[in-house]
Amino acid sequence: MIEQYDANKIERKWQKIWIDKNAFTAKNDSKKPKYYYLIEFPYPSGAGLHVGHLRSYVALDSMARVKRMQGYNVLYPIGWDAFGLPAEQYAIKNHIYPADAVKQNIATFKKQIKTVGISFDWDREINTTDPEYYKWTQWQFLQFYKHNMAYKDKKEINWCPSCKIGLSNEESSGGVCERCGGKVEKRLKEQWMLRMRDYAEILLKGLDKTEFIDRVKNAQIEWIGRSEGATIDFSIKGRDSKITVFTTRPDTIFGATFLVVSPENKFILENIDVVTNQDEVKKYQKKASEKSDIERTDVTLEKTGVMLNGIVAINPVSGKEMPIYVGDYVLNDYGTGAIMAVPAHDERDYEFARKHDLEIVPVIKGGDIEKSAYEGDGEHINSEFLNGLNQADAIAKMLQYLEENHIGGKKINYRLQDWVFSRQRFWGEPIPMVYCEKCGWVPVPEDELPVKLPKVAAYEPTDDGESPLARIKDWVNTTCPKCGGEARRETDTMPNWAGSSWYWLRYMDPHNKETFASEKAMKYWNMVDYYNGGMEHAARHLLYARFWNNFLHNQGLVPFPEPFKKRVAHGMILGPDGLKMSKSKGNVINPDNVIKKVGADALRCYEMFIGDYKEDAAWTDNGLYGCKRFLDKVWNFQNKLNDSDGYTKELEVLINQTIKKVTKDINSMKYNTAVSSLMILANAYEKQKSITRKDFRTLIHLLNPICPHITEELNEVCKLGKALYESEWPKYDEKKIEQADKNIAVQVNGKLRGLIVVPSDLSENEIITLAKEEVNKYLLGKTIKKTIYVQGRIVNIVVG
RNA sequence: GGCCGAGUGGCGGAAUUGGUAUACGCGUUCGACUUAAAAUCGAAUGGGGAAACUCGUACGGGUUCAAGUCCCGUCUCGGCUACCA
Repeated sequence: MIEQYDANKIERKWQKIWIDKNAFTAKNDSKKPKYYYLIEFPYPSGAGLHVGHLRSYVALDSMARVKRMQGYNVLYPIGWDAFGLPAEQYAIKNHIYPADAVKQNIATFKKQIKTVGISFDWDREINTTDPEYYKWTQWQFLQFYKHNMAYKDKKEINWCPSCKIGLSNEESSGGVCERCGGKVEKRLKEQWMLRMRDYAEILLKGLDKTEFIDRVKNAQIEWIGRSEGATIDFSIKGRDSKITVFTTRPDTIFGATFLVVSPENKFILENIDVVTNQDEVKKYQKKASEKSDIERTDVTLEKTGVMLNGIVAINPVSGKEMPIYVGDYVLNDYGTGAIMAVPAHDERDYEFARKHDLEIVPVIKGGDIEKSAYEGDGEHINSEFLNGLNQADAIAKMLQYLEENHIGGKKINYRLQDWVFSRQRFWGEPIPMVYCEKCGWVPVPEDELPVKLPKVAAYEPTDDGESPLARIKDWVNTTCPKCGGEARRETDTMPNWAGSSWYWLRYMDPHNKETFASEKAMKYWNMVDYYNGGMEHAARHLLYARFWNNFLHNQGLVPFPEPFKKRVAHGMILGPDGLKMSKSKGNVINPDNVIKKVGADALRCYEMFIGDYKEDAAWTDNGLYGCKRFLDKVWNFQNKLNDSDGYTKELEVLINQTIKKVTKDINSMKYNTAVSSLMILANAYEKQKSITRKDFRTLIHLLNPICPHITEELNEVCKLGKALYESEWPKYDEKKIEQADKNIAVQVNGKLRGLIVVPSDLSENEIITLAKEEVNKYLLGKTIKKTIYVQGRIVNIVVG
């Protein structure tokens, strides 16, 4: 009589054994080949662990477990990304200190993750809010500063009046605050910036060193936004001033009939003295600044603008005079903040020209004036020395002309902006800088790091836009590290992207007190082999992380430029209603309840079986129970064991096939078909009167990476051998994969008409003869034109 | 508007990469066990048709002995991004 399957009891037992035996501890001095799996470390929110988190943890867990059994030294770590707004807001709401809130939340997450039996190396657990960790985040910031990669700039920032915080472009895309969804305003503020733009080309080229999945790679390319074009200088009639424009089509310059500058362009201020309609212009500028980004970038809105009266530009190629407009459809942050308008071939310029009754000169033959002819490649017209040329030749010739005449030249422009690195909040890494009236900005000496956050009662954000730290005089007032005089600390903190921009390095050597990670450890572990994350982080986090790593590499601090070899993305788990899980919709599945009901193994199995890992999938309890039933079936195989050696003859082929398939599927993220093939194998066992111990051991061994607890227990209870986690991963015999008898489909004119079963050593001719007999009635009175035989699969007889 | 995905039974999804479409799971129906139900086990399950057959992978064409898979065009849905010059 076998014991009943008590999932919770078994799971607790094995989780303890793994910890006690250090089963999943990675070693920094191993002779084994290394493999580094990384999941995006979670944000320990108050809501607790989500079944969506688990999907990726289990997926990489199954890979990591297979790799260990295949003899690799596997690093599969976890930590906590705990700075930033959600933790701060949670703390404010619950009237607790953020660090305490974080501590609580981490404890909850940790407890939950442990009940799932993920094979994380807990000895390497890290926490971005631990001073021992953020000491190095600060230290690395100082390296940016020392290499002139960090600078302070008065910048118009996106200000969220509701969250009382400055937001990066990335966090306020569409003019809406990412956190609260409210409207974003503009404010001018001195901010620390990192020169990420300087790394645009490196970040683009670096992608060649990676194997990111295409959609992730594309997100990176799009975000960097490289475009080849030219700058052209337009002089101002009668003044020592100019407007430089960026264009991807310098060859259309003969069709440029006016210029448009952005409302923020400093050209306006420099020339405002000769502008005769100053009031109108200033009014327009003010109105534009009050517009939110969402209004500003709404394509459907009319293109507005006012002319700068009393001032004209000269087309440097044709010599023609051109009016200059201020228009907010031109963005100050992109290119030079000024464009030459070619209304015949650009929709936006066309709309603007029609509205202001401006000249429209076509310069490309066959171009549709109503549409952008930039897509086509017509012959140039009305373009003097470019007439008759195609696009490529005309661009080349124009670039040459611009360079020879010193009025411009080739220019590569990037959409990527420098990184706004300041936040006016409490719960972040203090930026380790001190301001002294005499010496200016002075970095905190490295041996004084970390600059710790003070323990205070009030950390709510303020209305004046200053960080809450600014009110804590004891903390703010300090001495200048350079001259010893009175000085003030920087009160802005780092964005929550900072701590996650280098955490994979700390995992390699998490307890190092001398440095953020030793060179030896970094050389050993090297690039992360497999990085899993959501698509929502495929642009920003990944870009910041790559930028940071590339920078450290360039300073000789990290041995490899690119941090991640492979970046994959998982799909979301949706609620039973097919919608994204959310508290307000009440469709959230709590993993704790699931585990209580059916156990962690069934949960893990279902998360892998639910569908294609890369795609979203909706949760169903019935699907979960299906997986539970499968595990019950496996459990009951204990009753079927016989005393024979080796594999059961009838099962041998299928077992070998299954070893091959499961190994391949887990390694290529096809977890759903891996589970399915194990179900098929179990169904075959079920049909046997009895099975051998080896049959059973192979099944549970293959199932172990996905359902590690029940399989270890069965292995132990049935005395099948060493613990599975200490055993070598099963190998298959290629010779045994081929079936003795083969099913061959017989088609007539491509339609399935019969099926024959043949021994695998039968010759092609014999098979064709059998096939013809099988479908004889379809051949009567017809002539056979052709017979196609596909090895071991199909015979297709073509008749006329 | 741009880029990237996707479209297969009642449902989640398979399909050796051009070779037996719908594996596996769910659901449903029938049967066994039971006083009964649950659980479990067995059988059936794309549509039409009594059957022979026939129609079927969003839609319309094409290539091929053979198309869910390749090519051309169209539609729908999802994601990212967006006045990027």
